[in-house]
Amino acid sequence: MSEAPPPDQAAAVTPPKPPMRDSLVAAAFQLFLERGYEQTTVDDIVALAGVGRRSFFRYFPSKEDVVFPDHERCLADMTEFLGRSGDADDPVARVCDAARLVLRMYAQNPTFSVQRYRLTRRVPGLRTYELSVVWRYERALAEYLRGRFAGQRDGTLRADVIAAAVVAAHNNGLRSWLRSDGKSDATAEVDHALAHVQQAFGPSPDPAGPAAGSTEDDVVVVISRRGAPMWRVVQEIETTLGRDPD
Amino acid sequence: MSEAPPPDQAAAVTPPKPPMRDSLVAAAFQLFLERGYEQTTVDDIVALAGVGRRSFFRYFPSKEDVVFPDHERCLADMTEFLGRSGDADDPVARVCDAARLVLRMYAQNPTFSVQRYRLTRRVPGLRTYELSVVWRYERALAEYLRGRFAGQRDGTLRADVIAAAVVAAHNNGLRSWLRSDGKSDATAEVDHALAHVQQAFGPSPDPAGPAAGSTEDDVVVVISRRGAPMWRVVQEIETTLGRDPD
DNA sequence: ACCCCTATGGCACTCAGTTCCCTGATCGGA
DNA sequence: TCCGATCAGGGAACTGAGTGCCATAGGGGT
Repeated sequence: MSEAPPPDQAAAVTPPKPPMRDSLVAAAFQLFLERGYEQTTVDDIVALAGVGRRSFFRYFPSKEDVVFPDHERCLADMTEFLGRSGDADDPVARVCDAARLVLRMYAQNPTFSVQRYRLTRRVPGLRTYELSVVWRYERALAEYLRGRFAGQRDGTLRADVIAAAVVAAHNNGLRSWLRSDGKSDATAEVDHALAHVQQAFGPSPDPAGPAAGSTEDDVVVVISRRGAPMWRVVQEIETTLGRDPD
Repeated sequence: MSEAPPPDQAAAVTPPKPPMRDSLVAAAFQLFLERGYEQTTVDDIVALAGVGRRSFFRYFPSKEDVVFPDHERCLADMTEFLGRSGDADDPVARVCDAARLVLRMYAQNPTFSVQRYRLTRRVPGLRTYELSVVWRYERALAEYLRGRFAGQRDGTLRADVIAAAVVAAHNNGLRSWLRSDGKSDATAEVDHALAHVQQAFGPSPDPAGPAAGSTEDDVVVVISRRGAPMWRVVQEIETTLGRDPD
């Protein structure tokens, strides 16, 4: 997909002729901000950037992609990050750290992120597109967790739920920061939100003793059909409590 | 966007089913299944249905909408369901029940749901569109929970996370059922999944009302601190089973 | 008979995205 | 030095989704 582009951008000094990709993003945002996303056609963008129309679609598969120029790279980073994690790590903590990678990307360009946030909030099409981007992050986290929980009872369910919760918490903190125009402490916001999730889904299968992670919120839930006989209910509870309940 | 023109379903009280809408859905799915979604143009659909092209977009704002003809109604049902819930209900149980509304819609047309599932899995555009639909459900749940958690510490965060977890669990169970071609027990799958979520996020303020909202499904949820002795757990269960006639 | 209202059909248009092909620059090897 | 191969980029033409505008048909109601 968008693998090819030159791996520069580390050079913060403005070159006289920035690569085409960057100039397209710059031109697009200039027009989006001054006349709106839907009121800007791709022809307008390429005209301002001084390049051919065909080149736009060489760098961005769709008009929406120009609004999220760095997510592809970030997703690759996250996948790589999760890929090189060992079995010793706490899986939940690991996916929380993976989520922080996304936050870091946003925090690297606060003004750009805030502008984009305002844009995506106003344009339904961009909101939908952002959802598909977020979904890919969530799937990456869920797939990782599914691997870590493989063989466990309800492993995939647990993986999906935790991934969704982590993403929701991250987005909650992130949006809170974006709404403050980048003035609040993004890291603190997201850390706080992720801590909430880790509290709900304690350090999953590991620590010895029931009071290892969150000492006070430790609850066990047992479910049974109401018609079941009492002995069946008790049996269910015993097996639940017996097998390393989490 | 999709507000103004079609007054057909805007009337919340049983509109006389427009036959054209149904025939468009039928024609569309016939073509989608026999030659694929992207290989079918809107002109193909209206030609098969024997109606004018313009009429298609009168009933469906986009080509994707014809694949999810009943979600708009279901979302309205969910909003209405959440709107008429009292302050006595456990909020988490309530949103779980709201999620079950969606499941019920899927379960009403198993073959249609399975066909659509296969379609959305194969076509990225439809997957994205489905994400936006699911997102609206999630927002409805989150808004409800935000209202219920108003004033609480981290209320909105908790609301967002629980809504995301409930949706993820619901989708996990739903997809499991869909993958079985509608042969497994959809209700049991989703109940199981939602129970997991309720386990993680116990009845927030008061554990006194077990299984408050679940009207039809014979399940009982019992909560106890993990450190409690066995006799205490059993006692809790007995009292729980003893009361709550429902 | 008239009018009004709604549903529908029929263009014609914009714009996103694709296909095909052309041009020019760069580079490696003989 | 030349040749050819590759490739980034430009450009025209095409497809198809979605929209605006207007004409028409049918059905009440008066």
